[in-house]
Amino acid sequence: MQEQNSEMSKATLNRLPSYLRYLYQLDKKNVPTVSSTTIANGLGLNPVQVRKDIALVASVAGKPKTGYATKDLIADLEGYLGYNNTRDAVLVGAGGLGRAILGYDGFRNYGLNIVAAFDVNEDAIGKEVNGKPVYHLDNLDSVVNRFKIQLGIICVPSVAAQSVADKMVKAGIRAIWCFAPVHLSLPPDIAVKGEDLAASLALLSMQLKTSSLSE
Amino acid sequence: MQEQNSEMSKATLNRLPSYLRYLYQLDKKNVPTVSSTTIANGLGLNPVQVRKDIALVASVAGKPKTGYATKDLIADLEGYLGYNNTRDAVLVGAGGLGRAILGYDGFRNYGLNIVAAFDVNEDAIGKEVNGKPVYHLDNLDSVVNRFKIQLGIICVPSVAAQSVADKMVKAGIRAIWCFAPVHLSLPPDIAVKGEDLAASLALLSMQLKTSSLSE
DNA sequence: TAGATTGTTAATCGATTAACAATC
DNA sequence: TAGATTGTTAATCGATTAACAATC
Repeated sequence: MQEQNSEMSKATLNRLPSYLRYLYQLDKKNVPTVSSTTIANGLGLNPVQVRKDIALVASVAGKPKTGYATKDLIADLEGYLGYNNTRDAVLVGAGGLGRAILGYDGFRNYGLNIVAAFDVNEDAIGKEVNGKPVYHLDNLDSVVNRFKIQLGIICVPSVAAQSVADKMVKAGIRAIWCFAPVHLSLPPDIAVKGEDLAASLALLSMQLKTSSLSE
Repeated sequence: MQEQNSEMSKATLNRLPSYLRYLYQLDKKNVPTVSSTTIANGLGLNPVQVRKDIALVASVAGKPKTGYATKDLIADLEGYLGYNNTRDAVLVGAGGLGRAILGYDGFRNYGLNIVAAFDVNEDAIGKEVNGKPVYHLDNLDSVVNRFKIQLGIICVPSVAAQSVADKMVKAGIRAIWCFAPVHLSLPPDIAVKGEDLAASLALLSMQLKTSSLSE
């Protein structure tokens, strides 16, 4: 469907979801069109940057004097970000955070579907969380293979994360989202996104000390 | 304690926690010294970049031929990132994700302490989660004031997020960590970090399609 | 000593912003 | 029409990488 052409930088890609969030709010208020300046002001960005980013994903050009059609822009962003076609994922670690993620139904809006969870804790195995079955970790390989799943989510304690990641890769997982605050050593062709929530909060907390920071 | 001088870019700041995670693992294996090349290879970065980043936070220079003392570097990074002095926070929204965050004891290692949670659901109010009390949202102002809390965490549904953020700001909160996937409109002097987990996963998922992406 | 590694200056690269013609 | 806004080229800015002398 959408193409990631050479013009799409990681910086731009990271801004696209924020545009979408902003546009959803405008659309809810039935604002039919929006200018790059409005978006830029709302998000604290430069209007030219917003226009350039939009130009990379919009299927229809903006109109001088009026701007962009809100709904069109939403549709283009959703399409580009892949929110329209579903991708399956598995989750390992049905503890507090794992269960919270399993319980969040909003992933569906982003084209994401967690089909099953895995754990080694007998208390969790065999039960369901939000309608999703929890299997023993030993079954990871067969489920991933059967459903050709490429996306894995790691919510296990830090000590177990590398071992779970290795199992995922061996099973055929190609991209890993890891909430354990550890560095994973994996083959270079596996995409890894570490989500060190505590470290993120600590960085935010640092901003309290010295309020301005060179972007 | 540590200073954020003008040389510290946001890009560098975001890399520091990953250095620390990597160093923890070396230290656990009792590796006494580490070179910038080793770190760079481990994390997929450029060695010069690592050296420059380290130069901004290290209190002691690296030694040619041997590199940096692992423990010294860990101490400097922890100090710079503020992991040594505790900062209090409050959390609003004791649902699935909120409870998971309340239940995570690792925040302590990052100098973060969630002192209380707030909700409007009578079933949650008056109980404790991981030893932390859950109060009615109406008490937010008094608790934040009494303990001079500057850091707030939002784990409520999207529709309630803006209203909770406004309440936080009115109470005196200066930095907000928001897990609801919405754009918050707040005064410019309030630091806001949105954590749109589903969007993050969707971005990772996109990488499955076209494996290489200009960094 | 020789060689690995640091710290730093200079060069490159990429992303952001400014300037401006086109146009609705 | 006049003016707001787009899309794009050129300029600026900042971050990354290369080059290299210093040194343990």
